[in-house]
Amino acid sequence: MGVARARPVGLHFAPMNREALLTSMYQSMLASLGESRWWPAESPFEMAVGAILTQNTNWKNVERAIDNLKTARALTPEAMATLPSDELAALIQPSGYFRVKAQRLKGLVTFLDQECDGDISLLAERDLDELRPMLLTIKGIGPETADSILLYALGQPSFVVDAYTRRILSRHGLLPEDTHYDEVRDFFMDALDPDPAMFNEYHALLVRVAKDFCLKKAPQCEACPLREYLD
DNA sequence: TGCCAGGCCGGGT
DNA sequence: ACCCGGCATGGC
Repeated sequence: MGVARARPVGLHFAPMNREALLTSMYQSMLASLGESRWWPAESPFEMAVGAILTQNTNWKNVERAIDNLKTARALTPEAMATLPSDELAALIQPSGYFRVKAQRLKGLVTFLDQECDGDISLLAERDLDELRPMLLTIKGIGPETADSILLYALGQPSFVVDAYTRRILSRHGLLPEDTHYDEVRDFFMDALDPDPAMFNEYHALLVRVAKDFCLKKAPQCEACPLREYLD
C-alpha cells in the first residue's frame, strides 16, 4: 500500500523497523528541543475553535480573533450559537477567511448541540473510530482539523498530519511528498502506541523542527535534531 | 512587494 | 481520481 511505497531509509537505519525509527526520531527531537507547550487554551471548546480558525492561517492572527471572542464573551457554544453570523465574522476578522470560518464555527456548535448538548468534553467518552467520521461530516472540518480537535481538545490518540509533517517525512525519504493525508497518518499510527500525550508532543516537535531549522532562508541542517536521519 | 501561514470546499475534467 | 479557484488577514 502507500506505506510500502516508502523508500527504504538510509543504510544506517536499514535494520530498524518503523516503530524503532519513529521512536528514535522522537527521542532525538525531544532531547535537543525539550518539551513543547503546544496549543495552550483555556478549554476544549477554545481548542476546537482554534483548530478551525488556524486553517491555512498564521497562529498570531488566530490569537487576535480568539481575544476578540473572549472580550465579546462569545467563546462558548451557547453564545456562538446565538450570535448572528455577520457579528461572529466581524469578531474573527483578523484570522482571515472570516466569512467562511464564521459558518464553520456555526456548523461546529450546531453539531455539539445535537451530539452532546453543547458540552464538547462529553465526546471524549466516545470511541475514536466512531468520533472521527462524525467530525468529518461537519462542513469545514477536514482531516487535519478533525484530528486536531480529537487530539488536543478531546485527548484522543489521533495523530495530526500537517504540511510540515509531510514536508519533513518526504525530505527524509520516508514517504513521497504527495502521500495522501490518511496514509501519512497511518504511517505513524500503525507504528506507534496510541498515546495522546506522545502524539501531541510528536506533532509539536515536528512543527518546531520545520520552523526552526528547515524553513530558514539558509536551512540549518547541521544543527537540526533530525540530521542523523537524512538519507 | 509579493509570498506565505499549523485547510477545506465545490465544480470541472 | 486529480486539478483548480476561491476564501482574507497580518508579517516578513
